[in-house]
Amino acid sequence: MVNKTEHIVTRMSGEKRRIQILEVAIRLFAKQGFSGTTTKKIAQEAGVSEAMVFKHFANKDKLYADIIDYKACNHGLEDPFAEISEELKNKDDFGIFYGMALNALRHHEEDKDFIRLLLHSALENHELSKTFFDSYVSEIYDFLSGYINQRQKDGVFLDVEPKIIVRAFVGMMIHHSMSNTLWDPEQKILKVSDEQAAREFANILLNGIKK
Amino acid sequence: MVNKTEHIVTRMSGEKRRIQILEVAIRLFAKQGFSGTTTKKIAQEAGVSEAMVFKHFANKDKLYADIIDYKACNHGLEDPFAEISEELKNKDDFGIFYGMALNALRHHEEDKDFIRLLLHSALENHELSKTFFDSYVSEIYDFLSGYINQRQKDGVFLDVEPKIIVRAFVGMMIHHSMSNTLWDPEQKILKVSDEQAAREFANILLNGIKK
DNA sequence: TGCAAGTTAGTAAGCACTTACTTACATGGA
DNA sequence: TCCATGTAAGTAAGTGCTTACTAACTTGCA
Repeated sequence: MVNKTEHIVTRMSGEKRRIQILEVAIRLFAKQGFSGTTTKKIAQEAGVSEAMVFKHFANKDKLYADIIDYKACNHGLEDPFAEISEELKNKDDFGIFYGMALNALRHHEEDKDFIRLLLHSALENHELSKTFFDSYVSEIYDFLSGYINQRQKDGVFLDVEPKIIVRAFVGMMIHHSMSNTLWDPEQKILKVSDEQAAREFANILLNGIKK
Repeated sequence: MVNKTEHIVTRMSGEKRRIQILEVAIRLFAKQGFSGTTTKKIAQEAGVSEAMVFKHFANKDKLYADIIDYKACNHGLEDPFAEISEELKNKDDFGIFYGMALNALRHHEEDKDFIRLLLHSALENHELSKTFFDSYVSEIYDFLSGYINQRQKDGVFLDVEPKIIVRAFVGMMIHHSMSNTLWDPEQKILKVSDEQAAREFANILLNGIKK
């Protein structure tokens, strides 16, 4: 007979197990997409039987929906402007754009899974990307284009459609993060610190639109 | 009995059918990814039995590989600098950047499937994205950063790492195309012509880096 | 009439999901 | 301190359906 102490039985509380399965699923969905990930594989990686997955989540779609909630709580709803409130008061243009860029790049680097999940979601027409887009991306667009518009009235920025400027700026950051996550993770083409990237992107943009 | 003339039998030549199946597969892979697309569905949409798919392509992976070849021939290997040779000779900075941007945006718009296919491929770690990246993207990086480097020596551009500048510029275009393809196909946030987008992107970048 | 285009009717393996069962453990009364 | 017991964590072994893929056959056309 096998001594019980040899075989470590890890029996978790329901809530803990739920979150563990959720996080395994996030990792796998990020890596292989929704339809590329089987519930069996999720169970295996979580170290439980497949039935446990369905005890915690009614079905695979519900598991996906719960991931959205989980991620939205942990990431989407942080205020992206909280850290640049001082710069905003002072109309410190570089501080604002640098701060936003650095913040975004750091977040993306910390949570590459989230980027992949978002992309999978967008490609598969799931809800996550729509939710994220409506509640987060468009907020950034509104805020930044509002600020740019104000600075145009101040006579500091050139009169270019503000949303085009935002698109250019967001594009620099997103594409940089995506390059580092998807196409060139070893950064063979370009290897720079987040600080330098943020600084140069902010400089290029602000030089590009200042009068 | 059904009159045969009523029922149009479309019996294609082998090569025609092959390409038809291939193009259906491209559309479906682009829409739903590799593992999200069944061979049955491909056959249905092509209007043949599933067995026909396997008569033309040894297996699903081979079908995917052949799509890569097909797409690489049709798209990847076009010379992206052919259309701006005149501007290059004259060192017409705006002409060059505007031309490249407009060319890219137009291509992306024409072939949204290709963007989606590339993204799916990158997310699923298939070969297409690596091939495309190595043979096409890095060529653009080399070329553009070479040109920027030259203009820096001419004393016209600021001394910023050229590849960061390229990343910023490519980011504007890719992100704009991706926004219009993935997140905001109805262009609620921003609706501009390719010409205007290309013009503003080129302006922002060139203002941003000129001395 | 030969041969390529096309189909029908499979196969085994894999899929999401379920049922019916077992095991670990906190709790409270003796 | 002990041990009975209810409950929640956990499993084995399926279900019916779908998947990629095949073999053996039929049909239309040069």
